[in-house]
Amino acid sequence: MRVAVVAEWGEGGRLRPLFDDGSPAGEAEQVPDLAAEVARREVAEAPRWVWASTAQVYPALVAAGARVARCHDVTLTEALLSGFEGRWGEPRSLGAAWARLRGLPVPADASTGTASAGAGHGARHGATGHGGAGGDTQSALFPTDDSGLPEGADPLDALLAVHERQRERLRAVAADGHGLWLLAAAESAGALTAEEMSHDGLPWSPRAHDELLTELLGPRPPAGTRPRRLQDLADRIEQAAGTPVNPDSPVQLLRALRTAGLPVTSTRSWELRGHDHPLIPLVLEYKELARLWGAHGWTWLDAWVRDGRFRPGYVVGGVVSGRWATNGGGALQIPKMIRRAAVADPGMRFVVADAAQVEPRILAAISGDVGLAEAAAGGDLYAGLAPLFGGDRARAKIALLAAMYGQTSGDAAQLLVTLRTRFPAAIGYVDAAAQAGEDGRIVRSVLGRTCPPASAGWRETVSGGAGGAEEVQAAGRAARDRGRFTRNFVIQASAADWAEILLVILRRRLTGIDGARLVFFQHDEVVVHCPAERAEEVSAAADAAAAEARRLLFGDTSVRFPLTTAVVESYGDAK
DNA sequence: TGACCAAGCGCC
DNA sequence: AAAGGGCGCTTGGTCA
Repeated sequence: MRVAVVAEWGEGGRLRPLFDDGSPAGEAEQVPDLAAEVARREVAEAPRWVWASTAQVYPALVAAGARVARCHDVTLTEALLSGFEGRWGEPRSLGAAWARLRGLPVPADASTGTASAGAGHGARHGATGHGGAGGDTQSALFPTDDSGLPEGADPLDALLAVHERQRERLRAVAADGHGLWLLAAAESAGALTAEEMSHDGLPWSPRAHDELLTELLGPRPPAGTRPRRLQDLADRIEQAAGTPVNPDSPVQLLRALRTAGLPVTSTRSWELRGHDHPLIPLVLEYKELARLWGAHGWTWLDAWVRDGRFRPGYVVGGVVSGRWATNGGGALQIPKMIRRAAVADPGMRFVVADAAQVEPRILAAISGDVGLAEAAAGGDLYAGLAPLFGGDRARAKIALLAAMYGQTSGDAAQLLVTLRTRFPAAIGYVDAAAQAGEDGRIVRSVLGRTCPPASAGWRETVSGGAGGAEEVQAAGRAARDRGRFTRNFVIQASAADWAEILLVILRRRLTGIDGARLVFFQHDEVVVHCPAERAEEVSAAADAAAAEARRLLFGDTSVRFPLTTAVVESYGDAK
């Protein structure tokens, strides 16, 4: 059973029961308190909730204590379907999908909010939309309507029509043997998970964070001045350079380095590391600490941590490969150094489960390469391959990464020859994906997430223009670039399929473990916050979820997807 | 002043 | 240890 929901902000909402195929199973009903009604029906009927957008509807429900197990997110599903059907990037809001059904002019998607608008310093504090205490409760509870529906269109009718059509389209895709229906369900559940994690937050100790910063940078400085340690380094850099220089300015820094006699062409750390000069260690240390201060210093702490929780915003499906993105707080780029500040509550632990070597395992499973699957049946895949490379595990790793990412420089090409003869199916799989990209065709993940098509501009470049030497060169480069992209896409996107399935299965399993909550998800790693005495149970649930995800994606493959699991009091202690 | 770009670096 | 693809975010710097 399904229930379609339209939230009418401040005035409850409207519901209508549906059959699984999307046809109505009862009359529409107006309810004064949407959260209460959702909570009641969730217990009584456990339906799949159908709504325009989880990101729009669910935060207010979660804030009101109404959590649900399953949903059908029309916007996310529309994105998956239109991508699969070769119309990648079409507006995917309910209004857009409805307009296409009706043959009406299709509205552009509403801007995705404050993500880019808030890039500046001052706006940062205002961008903490997710349930933060304080003055923006109003906007959190009553978001602007970005459904894209034209004036006068009935949102519930539109929702029903679009949902029913999406069910048909998913069935048609399934009939062709693709698992997009499963991905749509996982993506929808992923969106539920994302909002719940944003609401619950990652336990974060401002005190531990401050101590860490003070230890590395010196005490918190007055606004507008550098921390002591950083200022000290800046002074020594000027002294060593013999000229005034702001090390925060790549232009000035490059000029100073060259004046000092260093033949560098940029100020990138990896390039600087290749030179020997008294300035180099100072500059490298400055860069590292300046980044820490600028990106994850006290300003970040003030802006993103409230009541002992870091509450980032996640953007489900925000990356073309299906990885999530964030829209504030930089949750997916927390430096390892800073993770020490993520501290579990008293009596609680973090269970940090990290998928080991997912991408080569995905390659083994997706290509059905028997030899590689054998290597991936054990614990350390690269070690299993080492005998092929004179016992050198590191070379085995280089070879495999080169195969998945299209690297051709260095001795990668030579190593690839070995892989190609030994694992023809696996290498053939990624080579075919690369060829498809170079030809301007599309590729898909194991569950059917589809890469963007080649643009008209790309086709023009690749056709070689008038045929001058430079144009021919540009054509080859553009083709190879896209080949590398599609080569990587089939792996990265399939890994994202697997990880999202794992996440939502684990979410379901955790409902049976008292006090356990998902608090963080990062590409191939999940963090659960739970009572210490439940940690073993949670670890087992994560292992079970990984195995179940493998079965759902790859059936009876012999490839294993082991998790490296740590039970810790501080996130920084995991690995 | 705000919008936008580039350089650079954090994560996977 | 790095390479490769994918991102977000910061600062500096330019332009209107």
